Amino acid sequence: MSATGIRARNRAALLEAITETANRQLTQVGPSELSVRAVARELGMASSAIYRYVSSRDELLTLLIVSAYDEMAGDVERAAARTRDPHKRWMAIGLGSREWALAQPQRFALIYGSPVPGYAAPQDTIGPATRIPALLTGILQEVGAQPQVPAFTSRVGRSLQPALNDVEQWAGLTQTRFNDAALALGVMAWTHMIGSISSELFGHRHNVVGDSLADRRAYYQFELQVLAGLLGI
Amino acid sequence: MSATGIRARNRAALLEAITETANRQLTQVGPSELSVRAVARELGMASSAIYRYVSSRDELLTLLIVSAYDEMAGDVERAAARTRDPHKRWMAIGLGSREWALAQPQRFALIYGSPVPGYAAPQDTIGPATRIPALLTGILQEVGAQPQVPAFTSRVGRSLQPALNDVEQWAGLTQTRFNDAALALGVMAWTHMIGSISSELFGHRHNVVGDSLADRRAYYQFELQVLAGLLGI
DNA sequence: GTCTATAAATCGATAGAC
DNA sequence: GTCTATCGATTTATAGAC
Repeated sequence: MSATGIRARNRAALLEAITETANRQLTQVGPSELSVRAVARELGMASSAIYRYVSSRDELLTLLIVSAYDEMAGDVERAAARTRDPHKRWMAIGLGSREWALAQPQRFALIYGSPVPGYAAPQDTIGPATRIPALLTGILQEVGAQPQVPAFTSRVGRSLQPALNDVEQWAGLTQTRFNDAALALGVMAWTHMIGSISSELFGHRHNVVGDSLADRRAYYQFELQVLAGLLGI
Repeated sequence: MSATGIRARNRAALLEAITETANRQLTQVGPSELSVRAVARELGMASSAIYRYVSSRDELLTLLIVSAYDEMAGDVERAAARTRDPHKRWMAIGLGSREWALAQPQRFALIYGSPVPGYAAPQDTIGPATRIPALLTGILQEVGAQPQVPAFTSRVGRSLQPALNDVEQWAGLTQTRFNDAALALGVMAWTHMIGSISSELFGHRHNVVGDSLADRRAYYQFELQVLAGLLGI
């Protein structure tokens, strides 16, 4: 193994230690107070040394964001892969997403919570961000979803079609094709999934749904069933 | 008017100036970097003087949170009051909530975004926070909502009932009464409303639904219609 | 590639004069 | 009730020795 190979391995190991430490600190301070210096301090490095690995606070954030998207998507993909039945896959994606979020609340908040002020996401984040939605798209395609939604035949439904151009474009890229109702409801289901997890995680549901873990899970599962009904899955 | 009266008026005026300035700064820095000193600086006060009005950073945050809940609820209540038709009231609540959020994104993020690390909400915030949900409860009661949801007859639906104890308790407090399905779907509709607004506002829907204001509004309106259908409104 | 030292700021909160 | 002054801490980022 060449010297550069060894260096590269050390470098990769240290980069991983940095993201681990940064993620640990995120449990205590929130993304916008994340400090490059504090990470270095905890690792026993000089504050200046860490800049050889991460050139700025924003780059550190990007690292954390990409790793969060990727690890969450990995977990969810594995959960979904355990069955081929479309309805069970849908439930596995929903429940798997929530489980990851409950286990890593600060990382979930990093990618789905309020934007970090002053931080502009680079292109690197959009690929990892679309992995879970792509799973949903796959299910819709598989079942050839043709949901019957009354709202779609109304004036509102017709005025909606131009709004879905982007979804159709994306569907084209991923070699899938559905009717507009399936597209719109798919986005709605995804929106609800993330919104409901956020609501539970961020404490907007205290005094509303029972606080026990079992109650909260039962309620979320109910929501997933309702959405499945809407999608005709 | 007594001296204390004059003082009280000055005090109230300055308190309002403080919240205004703090809200303005929130458009640039995010809740967790909000600085008491920076507010004082912008107002031309000494940093120590402001502590006569706001005893800590957390108290300033509470002030902002309560005012955000109250102003949003005020706007939405006024919008809802323009009609008595339940369906139109529902749409007015949904569209009014989104409009306020688009006009005041940082204040929406303050109350519905990721929690501010280290900040614990005092009791003062729960009253203002329930005003909009109370509007929804009112509509459900008015129409005597009896939605038929397949998921409710399933095993999941039955296991859900204990989770709704808190909602029923709250419904009791507000002199309302519904069946469990209406309660569960009401929470779901509220969850979706906030989640969808967050998704649009926080940029999680770029490259998905058309980026123009008209497209985004049309899509949101479609979602509201679907939810109305679920609720039987 | 890690270190010390440093620049130029920021912050929350308090003490005490007026 | 507003001011100055201060404490004790933080931060991003760079310069330059080794």
